[in-house]
Amino acid sequence: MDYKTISQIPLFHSIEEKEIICIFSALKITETHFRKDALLALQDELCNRLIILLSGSVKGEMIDPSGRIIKVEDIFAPNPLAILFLFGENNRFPVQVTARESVTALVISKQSVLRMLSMNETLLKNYLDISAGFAARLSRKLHFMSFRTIRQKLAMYMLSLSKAAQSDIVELDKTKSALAEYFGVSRPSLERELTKMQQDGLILTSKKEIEIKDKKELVRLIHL
Amino acid sequence: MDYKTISQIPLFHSIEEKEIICIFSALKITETHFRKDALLALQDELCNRLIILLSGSVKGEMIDPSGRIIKVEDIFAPNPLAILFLFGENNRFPVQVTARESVTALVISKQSVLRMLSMNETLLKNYLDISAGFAARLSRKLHFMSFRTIRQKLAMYMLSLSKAAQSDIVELDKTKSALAEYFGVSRPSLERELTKMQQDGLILTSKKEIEIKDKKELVRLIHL
DNA sequence: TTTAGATTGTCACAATTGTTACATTTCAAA
DNA sequence: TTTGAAATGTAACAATTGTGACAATCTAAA
Repeated sequence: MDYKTISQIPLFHSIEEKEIICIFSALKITETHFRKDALLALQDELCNRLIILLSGSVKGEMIDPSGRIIKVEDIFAPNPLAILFLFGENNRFPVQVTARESVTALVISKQSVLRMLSMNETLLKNYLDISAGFAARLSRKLHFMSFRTIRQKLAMYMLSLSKAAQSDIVELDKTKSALAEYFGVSRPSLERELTKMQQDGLILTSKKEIEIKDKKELVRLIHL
Repeated sequence: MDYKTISQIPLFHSIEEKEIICIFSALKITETHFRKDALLALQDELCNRLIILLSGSVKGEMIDPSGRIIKVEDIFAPNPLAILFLFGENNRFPVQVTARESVTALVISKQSVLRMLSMNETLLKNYLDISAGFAARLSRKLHFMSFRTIRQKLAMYMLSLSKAAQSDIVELDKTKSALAEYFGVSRPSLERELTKMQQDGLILTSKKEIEIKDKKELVRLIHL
C-alpha cells in the first residue's frame, strides 16, 4: 500500500505523505483483497465500515424475496461504496455488493473514519465534498424524475448540457438507451418524443448531436 | 442565545455547555433575525454558509425565467437549510428561501463549519448523522419515483409501513393528497388505483387505515 | 475482414395516468 | 355550534407512455 496509490484516492487528495503515514499508523485501516464474485457487503447489512476501492470494480445488486437479482449499478476504483449511508440512524447497505473482478479495497471502521476526519481538516473537507457530490447527483436525478412528461425531462436535460457546453449544439453524454434508463422511461418512448420534438421544430437531431432550435419553448416546458 | 435553545438544535445534541461556549467563542457565529418575507438565500446563490433555524419557519421556492414562483417545501426550526449542499464543488442554493414568519437563525460560514467539526467529534458525528438522514430520505424518495406504476409505488409504500408497524393494518402517515404529491402523481389517479386494488382484493381501505389482504401479491408487484 | 452484440429508428396497439369537474365528508378556527 | 377550507371519492374523456416486434446501423472483438 504505497503513497502513490493512496494519494490518488479522492478522499486523500492534497494530503502530504507524512500526514497519511501518521493517519494510517494511528488507525486500524486494513487493505483487503476480494476474488471475483466475492461479497463485499450484504443487502441490509449494518453499514459500519467505509469501503474504498483501490483497484478493480464491483456491482451493486438488489435481491427480492423470491431470490431474483436486479443489478443497480457498477462502482470502479478509486471510489468509495455507499459513503452517504455510512452514518445516520439505521444505516444499512441498500444493495448487495459483489466483486466483478479481482478487487483490492481499503476497509475502515465507522469509528476510525470519525477519528480520521477529526485528525485532519483537509481530509474532513474531502469527505464532505465527496458526500456533497453524491448528494447533488441524487438530487439532480430526483429533479429529472419529478418532471411528469418525457418532453420535460428532455428539455431539462438538453438545457443543462447546453448551459455546460455554452452552445446550442449539445452532444449526448450517454447512449439513448442509457438516457431512457436514467429517465426511468422506455427506450421507444424516448425515441418517439425526440422525433416529435424535431417535428415540432424544437430541436434538430443527428446521431449523437442535438441542436436546440427553440430554447425559449424548452425553458417554458420545464415550468409547467 | 442561551444554552437551552442551542442544545435543542440537532447539530448540538449531547454537547456540554462548556464545549458549546468554547466553540462559539472560537468561531464567528452570528444569530440573525429575519422579518416575515425577508430573503435568507437566493436561488443559485453560492452556498457558503450554514443556516440553522432557531425559531420560525421558511419556505423554499423555485423561480422560473418568466418570474413565476413554485413552492417546493417548508422548513421549520430547529432544522438546518440545504445542509447537503454546503460542501461540494459548485454548491449553490437550489431554491430561494423566504421567511414565512418572523425568523431567528444561526448563520455559520462554511469555513467556520469546517473548523467547528474539527474541534469536536460529537459535533462531527451529529453533522454526519444529520446529513445521512437527508441523504436517506432523498434516496428513499428516488426509490419510489423509480417505480413505473402507481400500484407499485403504493405496494412499496404499504409494505414499508407494514414492516415498520409490524402489522398488516397500516395507518397512512400523510393525507392522500400529500401522498399523491410525494409520488409525483395526480390525486384522482392515486384514489382510482386504491379503489382498483381494493376491487382486486389486495387491500381493504377505510378512511386513514389500510389493511393488507394479499401481501404476497404486493411483494411480487414491486419486483417487476 | 468478419461477425456477434449493442444501439438505433419506427410502428400499431394496449395500458396507465392526467385533467376537469362535481358532490361529499372531515376538521379546525371562529 | 357554525362555517369555510381542506380532504376525499368518483366519473368520463384526453393525453402520455409502455410493450413487443422488426429492420437497419454501428462497433469492437475475433
